[in-house]
Parts: sequence; structure tokens; C-alpha cells
Amino acid sequence: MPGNRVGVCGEFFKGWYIAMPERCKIVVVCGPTATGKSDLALGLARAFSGEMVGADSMQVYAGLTVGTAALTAEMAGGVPQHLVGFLPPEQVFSVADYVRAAHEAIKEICARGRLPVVCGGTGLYIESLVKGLSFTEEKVPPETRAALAAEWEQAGGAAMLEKLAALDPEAAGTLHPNDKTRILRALEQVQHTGITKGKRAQRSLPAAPPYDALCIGLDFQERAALYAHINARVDDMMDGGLLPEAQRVYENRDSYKTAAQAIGYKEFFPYFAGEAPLDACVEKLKQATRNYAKRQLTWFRRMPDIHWLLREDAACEENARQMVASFLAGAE
RNA sequence: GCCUCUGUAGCUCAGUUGGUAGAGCAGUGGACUGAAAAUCCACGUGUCGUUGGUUCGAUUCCGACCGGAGGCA
Repeated sequence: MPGNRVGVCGEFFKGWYIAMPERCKIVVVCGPTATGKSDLALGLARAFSGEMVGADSMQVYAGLTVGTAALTAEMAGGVPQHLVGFLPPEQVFSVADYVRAAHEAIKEICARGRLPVVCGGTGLYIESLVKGLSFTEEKVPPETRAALAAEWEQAGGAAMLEKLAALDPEAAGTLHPNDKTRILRALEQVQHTGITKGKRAQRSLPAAPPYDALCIGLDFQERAALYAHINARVDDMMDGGLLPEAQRVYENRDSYKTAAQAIGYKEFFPYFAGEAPLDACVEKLKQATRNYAKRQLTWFRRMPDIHWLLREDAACEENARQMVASFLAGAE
């Protein structure tokens, strides 16, 4: 099997030949929801003796398989799966946590001589992983954030943006006064570390990407087809036991901080609160999922080097397999 | 049968004391570096139900007709 070997190649540096490990090859399957990423990735993992690595901010949580459309161990049928369903829903998780854990998993898979197949729909996670962004251990204390949030309520966005402009004019110039999340984040960062957003971005980006990655994107030719699949999948989820899962999330919404904002649960909150009929919530869920798929598309379209495959194409899976085969065979 | 209300953007509805109209949602495009399935930005011409009349000018006023909702017999 043409998996990864930790072979030895090297380069000449000031006349010295330095041995270094061969870059690890990974396959990435991305794209909007409901395009069949998981199935494709699973097929590739089977064909090339690979292991799955999730790249999904909500599938990391345990016990939320229906709503997040995560592969269960049975569905994976013996193919190892990493970073899926491993976290208690009470825990918060972040890109930084993800990237750290994913690098670890990939390293181990490569060491076993197997192929990591990264699969998921969270653009931020995938891009950060593939680019090899580094995040410091240090965290901003929650009090700082709380204080700034309180200040926002008093002063408003425009004032806070001005405040940011005094400390980090470059970042302030790129932000809109309504963009609360980013203004507050930029503020807490300069306040706490004294490092501006731009400087941070510069430092987090490595000289070269850490992996030799083949990115495969999945989409439908027609937007209408994507939306039709989304609608149908929501109906399938309802048949598959989404409601009880959503009720559990509803009852724990205060402790499931991140998980409670997942699409597929929060849309049912009005139903559980007795404020809306069930079918209205189902419609809302379909709507929210369509909106989300569109956002995912704008993220992935922007990423360079994605090889797009169309779901309508009967040879879609076959093409993917050939791409991976020649990727693994090719001298890097 | 009579009375009242109603017909405006894909949907829900504002509005024009007569000078051809605008919100929310949807849709489309974009952004995104520690909550990202989150968050944020940009984009608004549609025979103003049909048809006559009044008027320099009607989506707006008047009439008739067609559709919808309610009330009284």
C-alpha cells in the first residue's frame, strides 16, 4: 500500500546534508454539508488503507451523531476515526485545540504508515490545519472578555471600534462596527498581549505548509440540487431520531455552550419551549442548513488548490480514487 | 343576497394627504486566525389584482369586475 513512509530525504544547507523526515501526505475531503463527504472519505480510507480525521467543529462532541451527521463506529466499519465524538458536550473547543489535536493524530497515522484522510465542513479548521497555523498556549482570561463585553453594551460598536483603532489601527481598519465578535477579540488580544492582530497572523503562519496535501472538494453542479439534498437529509434526520437528541441538547443548553448553537438543535428550541409548532421548526432547520451550506461554499471557493468534484457525476468516486492514487504515486 | 375588510417584491407586510414605492425574511455575492454549524458586510423595478372614469398626471380618489377573509340574513 502506498501509504506514508517516514522515509529519509534531505537538503543541502551550507554544504551540510541534513537528513529530515519526508513530509507527510494527507488527503482532505471538504465542501458544503450534505454532499456525501463522509462516504467519499470513508471509501478512500478503505481503498488506500487510511484513517479518518474529522474536521468538523460540532462532530467533535460525543452523543450528537444524528444532528451533526457524524459517522458512527458501525458506519465506519472498522476504519479508525479520529476527532469525532470524543468530547463531552459540556466542553468548549476551539480552532487552536483542533489544530493541536489534528496534528497529533496525523503524526501518529503517518508513523503507522497509513494515510490520513481529513474530512469535514469547518473551513476555519481545515484551512488552519493545512496552512499549519500555530496557536500559543496562552489564553486570555475570561474576566478580560467579560469586561469588554459589558463595555460594548454601554458604549456600542462604534466606540469600541475607535478604542481598538487606538491600540491596533490596522485591525480596526478592516472591521465593521457591527462585527462584535471580531472587535472584542482583537481588543482582548492587544490588551492582554500587546500584540496586534496583523503581527499575530504573521507569527502564526509557518514558512512552509506542514503537509503535502491533496484537497478534494465536493459540490453539486446546481445549487438547487444541493438544497434539495439538504431538505431531504433533514427529513431523514427526523426519521433517524433527531428530535430526542435535540431535546437533550435543549435541556442542557446552558452547559452545552458550543454544541447548543449547532444547526439541528437550536431550531427546535422554540418547539420545546412551546412557542412554535414542530413543522415550522423543521422548515427553519432546512433554511438554516441551506444558509450554512452557502457560507461553506464561499469559504472553500476561496481556498486555492481544491480539486472540485461534482456529485452528479457518476464517475465522481472513481475520479477521486484516481486522484489519490496518482497523488500517492507522484514524487513530491 | 347584503355589509365590512382585503389584493403592493419569491413570502409576510409598510407606504404614497394624487407626482409610478420600501422593510423583514428568502435569494445571490463577499468576509473570516482561539465560540466558526458562530459572527459580520454588500446587493431592492415590482403590469402596486383587472378594467373603465375623474385629473395635466392614478398604485393612491370614484365605479364595475375578478380573487381572498370575516360578519349579517
